[in-house]
Amino acid sequence: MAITSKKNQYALRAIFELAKHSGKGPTKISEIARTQAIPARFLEVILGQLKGSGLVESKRGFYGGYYLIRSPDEITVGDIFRFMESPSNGAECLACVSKANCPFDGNCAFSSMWRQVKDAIYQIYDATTIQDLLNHEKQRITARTGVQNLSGEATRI
Amino acid sequence: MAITSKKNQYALRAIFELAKHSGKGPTKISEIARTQAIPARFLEVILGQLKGSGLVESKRGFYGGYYLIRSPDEITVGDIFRFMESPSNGAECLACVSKANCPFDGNCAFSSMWRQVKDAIYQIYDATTIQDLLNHEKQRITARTGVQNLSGEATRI
DNA sequence: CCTTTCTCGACTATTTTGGTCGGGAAACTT
DNA sequence: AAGTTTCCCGACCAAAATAGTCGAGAAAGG
Repeated sequence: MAITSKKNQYALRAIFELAKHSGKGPTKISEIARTQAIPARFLEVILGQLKGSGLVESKRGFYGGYYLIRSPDEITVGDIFRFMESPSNGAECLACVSKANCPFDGNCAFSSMWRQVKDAIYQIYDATTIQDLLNHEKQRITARTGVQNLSGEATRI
Repeated sequence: MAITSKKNQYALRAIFELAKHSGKGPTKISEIARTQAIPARFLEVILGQLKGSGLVESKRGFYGGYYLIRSPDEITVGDIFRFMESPSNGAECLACVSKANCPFDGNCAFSSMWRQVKDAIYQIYDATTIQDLLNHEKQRITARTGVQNLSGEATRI
């Protein structure tokens, strides 16, 4: 029903937030939780898991927190979601893509369609880097400024 | 996590089964349940709902059952899933596609990606007719026959 | 009127999701 | 060394969604 779970979205937003601070030292769970509107205690769990992905690392103590170990343009949304949905972390996707989930051993009239769908989804995820998302954010803000001008506010040159 | 729910898959398979018998009068729930490996009592519920979609109709009594009211090449997978996921039947899809599900009012760095994904999925669903699936089934059987030949069985000419 | 099949609403069970909690362990400060 | 501050870990819990069941009734036809 849902494109993805809240947990996956939290994972993505957390990494997105880390990317904003990329190269500036660790970011605390509490800060990520605040700016991305994620329950802090739950985020702990998620980031803990994400350490297994090789995308993030952490440090304890006063100046501790989480940080990325690749640059934002070398991390794709697909990297994140593939890890979050890997068999060790959760169940394989439903539908006859895999033999196990098909009453006809994955050899049914629908399996080709399910595969197409899964491929189409991951084609987008794999083509979207965290840097792309940062750029979207930037554009979004610029666009909003433009709108505000039209609505009558003056801009200092 | 899952591409779609079991219920949606059951709905699709049920209509697929009806399509096989298209034009040959009604098919009983019990038969669909058997050939498509769906719990009969649950299928009752699903087909009951599907009547609201304008795709199927039913008849009671000994010669009763369900039947399609459009031809299989005029029904797409999209028609079925869009109906099954319509607000009256279930919740709107998660992720920032709609304002309601986004902590930042649908105006976030991710919304564009979520929309792309949703569109990509439905592009496939809408392009796949039930007739297409019937054709896949046919090809699948032919292919299997071919394989059986290769494995040593003789074919009568 | 008898059988068969759909019909309807309520009801239940199971799984997944979305979280919480308490206490411990590293890191840095003073 | 003591004290903060942060991550770390495993268990635990609650709510929602999903998957499925049940009993009684109502049309259709023989």
